[in-house]
This record gives sequence, structure tokens and C-alpha cells, in this order.
Amino acid sequence: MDNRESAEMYLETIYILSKQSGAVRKIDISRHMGYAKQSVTRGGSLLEKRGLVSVDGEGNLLLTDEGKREAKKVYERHTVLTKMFVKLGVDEKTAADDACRIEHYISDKTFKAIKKHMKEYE
Amino acid sequence: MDNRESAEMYLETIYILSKQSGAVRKIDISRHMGYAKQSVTRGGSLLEKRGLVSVDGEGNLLLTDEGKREAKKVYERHTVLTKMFVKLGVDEKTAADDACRIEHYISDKTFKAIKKHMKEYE
DNA sequence: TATTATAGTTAGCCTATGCTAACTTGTCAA
DNA sequence: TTGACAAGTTAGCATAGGCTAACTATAATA
Repeated sequence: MDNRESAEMYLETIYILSKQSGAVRKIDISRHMGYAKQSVTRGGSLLEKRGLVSVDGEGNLLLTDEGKREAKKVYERHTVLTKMFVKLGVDEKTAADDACRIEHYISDKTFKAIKKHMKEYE
Repeated sequence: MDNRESAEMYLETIYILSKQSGAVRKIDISRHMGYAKQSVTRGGSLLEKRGLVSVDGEGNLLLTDEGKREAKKVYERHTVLTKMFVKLGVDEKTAADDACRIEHYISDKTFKAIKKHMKEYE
């Protein structure tokens, strides 16, 4: 959880699942990410320790304000990058896969520039 | 050396240094990458094991054909991505830094699309 | 009630890849 | 010849973050 990628993928997944269903159990995350549930136990508690996630009475994971801010940020990168790649002629699936890897490594500055550029095309 | 990033950074560094000076010693790589020389000893031998690098009589690292192909591929991504970000209004340094992180994670398909797009602007 | 399935936890393994410590070699200057 | 520095190596530590094994607890079913 030091490296951005793993934590951000957890946050993004929790964000997406919670939009679909409200409460997010660890087992749902585990299925969605293709990880063993034990990995999610650890992942979740590391996010909790960092104040990005909290656990409710039923054991569901909830994004804290900070966690949600992070998650939204990653998710936005995901959607904007995907759109950009599609606009360049890449198929949806490949575009989304690439976006999903790259979204963690783009600086705010560069992302801002990409976003501005994409807005001009809408 | 499993993850693409580390191996690709070594290859790219060797490629760049060898364009400048021909023979590339491990200590040069270590300085260029900011790694301890011991790390380069291991990194180099892992690349050797994978057939991407060979060692000459003086201990210099040489890219094999396959290693050079890989290195050029990464280097091209680096330059094209940097150009793209600069074109979008990002400063040189940030653009290069971002390119350097992202270059390892872009699929061939997506990179091809980016490259084509950039060519149309030249 | 007894059984089974599901969700979750704890403990500990494994790999990649950085690091430091401590050593060997070879070269060059005093 | 000796001493010192530079390049490399070997050995082993640390961390992140997957994994499996084995356990508990609860709920649903026979």
C-alpha cells in the first residue's frame, strides 16, 4: 500500500461497487478484483489504517471522505483516459485496460492537460 | 524482473548510455539510475539470464538483439509520450517524468494509435 | 439437531527488488 | 612495495502484496 497502484485499485473498486449496491463486503471486492478474500482482509485493514476506509457494524467497507476523494480521482482518470484512447481509435476493451494501468502513474499536471484537451472535443 | 518496469528501465538506461559512450559499466548504470551498484549486479545478471544482455571481457553490459529491440521500444514510447504531453501544454520535465512512468504500461495497440496521432501533427 | 455453505480472520509462504555490510581485484601514485 | 581508491561480487535484510492453509462464526437447510 505504499506503491499507489494497489491501494488505488482497492479504492476505485469500492467506489464502483458502492455506486452499484451501497454496502460493499470484502467478498464482493475479492470477486471483483479476482483476489483471494484474505488479501482483501489485509488490503482493507491497511486502507483503514490510512484513514481511507472505515468498517460499519456489518463489516462493510465504506470510503471515508478522503478515501472517496481519492477514489473519485482515480475513477475520473480511468474514464477520461479511456475516452482519449477510444478517440484515438483504440477499441473499448483495450482502451479501458490501458487506462486502468496508467491511471495510477499520471501526474496531476499531465492529467489536467489531458482533461482540458478532451473537453475541447466534446 | 517480472514486473515490466524494473527490467525495462535497466534496458532503456543501458541503451541510452551506450549511445553516449559505447561500453556501459555497471557503475555507470548504477549512477544513472541512482541505485546501489549491488542492485545493478543483480539486475544485470537477471537480464543476462533472460537473454536481454550479455557481458563482454571487461565486464561491460551489452544489449543482445532482443534486448536492444526491447530497449528501443521503451525508448520510443518515452520520446513519443513526452512529445504528446508537451503538445498538450505540459512542461518538459513533468512530461518526461510522466512518460517515464507510463511507458511500461501502455499496450502496443494503444501506443500505435498515439504514435499515429502524433505523426499527423508533424 | 446436525450439516453445510458463506464470510471473514490469522498465520505464514513466496517473489521482486530495493538496500547495507563486507569482501576481492586491479590500477595507480608515493 | 605499499596504500588507497574504484569496480564488482556475495550474502543477507526489508517491504509490498499477492497466495494457501486452517480456523471461527453465523445462517440456512436436511
